Amino acid sequence: MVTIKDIAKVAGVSPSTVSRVVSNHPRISKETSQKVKRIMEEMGYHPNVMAKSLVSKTTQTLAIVLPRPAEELFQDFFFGELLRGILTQSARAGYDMLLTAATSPHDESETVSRLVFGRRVDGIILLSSRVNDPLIDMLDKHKFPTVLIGRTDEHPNILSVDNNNEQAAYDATAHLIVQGHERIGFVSGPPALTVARDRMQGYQRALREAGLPIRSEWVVEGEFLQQSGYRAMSFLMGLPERPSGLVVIDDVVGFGVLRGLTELGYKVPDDLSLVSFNNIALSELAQPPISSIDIGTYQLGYTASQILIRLIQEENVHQTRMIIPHRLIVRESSIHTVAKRS
Amino acid sequence: MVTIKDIAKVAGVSPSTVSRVVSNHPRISKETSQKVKRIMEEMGYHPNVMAKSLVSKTTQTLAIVLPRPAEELFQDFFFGELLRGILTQSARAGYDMLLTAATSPHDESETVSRLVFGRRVDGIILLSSRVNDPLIDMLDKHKFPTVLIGRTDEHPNILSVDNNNEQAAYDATAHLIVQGHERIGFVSGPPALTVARDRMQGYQRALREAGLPIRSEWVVEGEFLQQSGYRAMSFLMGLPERPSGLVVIDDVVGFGVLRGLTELGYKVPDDLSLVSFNNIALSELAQPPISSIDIGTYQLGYTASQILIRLIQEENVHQTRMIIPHRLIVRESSIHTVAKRS
DNA sequence: ATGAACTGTGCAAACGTTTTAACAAACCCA
DNA sequence: TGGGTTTGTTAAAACGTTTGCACAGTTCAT
Repeated sequence: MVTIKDIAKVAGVSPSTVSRVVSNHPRISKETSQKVKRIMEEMGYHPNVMAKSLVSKTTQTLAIVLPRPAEELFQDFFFGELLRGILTQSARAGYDMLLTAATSPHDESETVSRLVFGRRVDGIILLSSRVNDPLIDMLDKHKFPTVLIGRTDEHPNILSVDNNNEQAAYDATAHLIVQGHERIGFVSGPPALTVARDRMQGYQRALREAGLPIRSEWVVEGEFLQQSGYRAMSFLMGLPERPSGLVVIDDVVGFGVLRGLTELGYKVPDDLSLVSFNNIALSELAQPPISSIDIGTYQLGYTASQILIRLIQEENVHQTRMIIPHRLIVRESSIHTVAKRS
Repeated sequence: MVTIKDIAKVAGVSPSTVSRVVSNHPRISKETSQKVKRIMEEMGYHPNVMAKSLVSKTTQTLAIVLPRPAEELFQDFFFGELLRGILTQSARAGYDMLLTAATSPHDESETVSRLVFGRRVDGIILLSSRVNDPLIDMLDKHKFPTVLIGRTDEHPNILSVDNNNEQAAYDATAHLIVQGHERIGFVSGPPALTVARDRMQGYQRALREAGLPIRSEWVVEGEFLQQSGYRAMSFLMGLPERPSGLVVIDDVVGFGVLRGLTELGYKVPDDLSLVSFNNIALSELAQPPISSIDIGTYQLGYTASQILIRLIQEENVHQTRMIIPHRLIVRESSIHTVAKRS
């Protein structure tokens, strides 16, 4: 490996000069700079990242901490898009991305400690947003640059990027109400996740404002899994009084719902109208296409990376909570009026 | 930050002794070791990763290099599962994972050079497997620990993990043949990708061995996008003589195919039977569920990470090509006989 | 009893950078 | 002409580890 010293020797200058050439120091003469650059090119010099990090105390690296296995599938679909947003922005800003998936809670804090205190990364993007997360506690206490994709009430100083999930769920529900539905159910996710709580609130507010009944048997809590949607259907459709419209916490769950309904012999949207969340690419291709709240997944990731880097580079970042706008994409699963070809 | 010297001072030993305690050097006495460990615990010592890497010349980090944007969506679905396999194994082996997505070809070689020559990572997992890839050339020439998920003929020394895609396509096609189909088409991907070539070969071999016609108008090349499947249908179903069975290169494309057929008023599998590849979670939930070749996505990732780490740690690794078994998952899209509830 | 082998520890060099302080040379303004 | 400023460069310390070598003390076989 060719080092800064090798270059210096060949160029007949000191190592410090070479270092300054690399970092475009203003007080280097044109000639020296050109000569050194030429020699670096010729000899194929690449700075040793570790040595640089050691002295500069910055690694130009961020870490993404994935949620624990319980929420595993949750990732699988809109996760790719989120990642793409994060990677695009961080690459643009010259940061590398470290990806860590902890298997156990103990493991998780162990891993993050290693990254944080071992000075391996400059900042952390958290994807999990459980209520009362000890990991967030830890990062907050040490004032380590952190951004949360999601929401936390307990830590006002932690930067976060989120949707207005309450409003999004309100909008989804209101859309069904406008379509004439009066009996509207909700297939939710794990109540420990803030996103599930927020959406539940919005769902209830929409019903309340419209003067419609809030019936607890029409609310089913599950996971971010297809099976949850599938199972919810055998329950909901077995009720003496059934909902005619359904808000579903996630597109993948929506697919399960669709499958369940089909097997039970019901038609969407005729027997039950459907709106779900996240707008993954495949919702458009469901049979029928599923109406979904687009949460700006790519932008969520892009923005998270952006404000994290800003937090690292500038001292004072004032805005701590960023809201990415959502929008409802209406498809056949929630409108009766579309002519169906078949 | 508390360093090894701080610990040494408090424990009344030399820094070297502390270092040896950390690395469990055999010639450290029980008492010293225990005392030092206790103090480390108390003072919250975490080794500085950069300093360690600098002297040990190993970073305990691997990089995943994602394919360029053209293949972007290709990732999105089975990518999550692949990633999970890689992350699980590398975490288990004590390696961190760096994720990089290059935007341009120039960018790509630039980024990888930086990682490789800057000694930032110990090994690289390549996800793209284009024919004649300059990146693979470069890594091969420098003998940098690399494993390719996919296949390359030009570089016999590069480790690779792959499916037997030729056989998989053969199996998919043979399955349709067994179902009685004699006119079988193939919706393929970009011909620059080895995976598309391999599957094409297998498809053709199956037809040849069964004495069935290979008709070039029944083969459509596209991308790994839903739209490709959708478009392929308007073409194929507009032919004077149409296929009655179809092999599709990817589940997502299969979703597009399904959508296209539905819009055109055809029924699956009655009018056209379908088998595709990758077996993403949602293929089970398509309407009808799509028969798919499970390529062992998780294991593909897990194995890639495993042999890369072996290559890094041991000098001589003999086996250079690893084949992950596939299996056909038969669902309704390819069998007439299932009673349909509706 | 004596040298050999082993055990436990410390010193100091090394890894490849960045950066502070110092300094010589050139330039500028009166 | 001389002091001050600017420009271009360097020497050397520092970042936090690891590790080869040295060495003192202990154990062991003869």
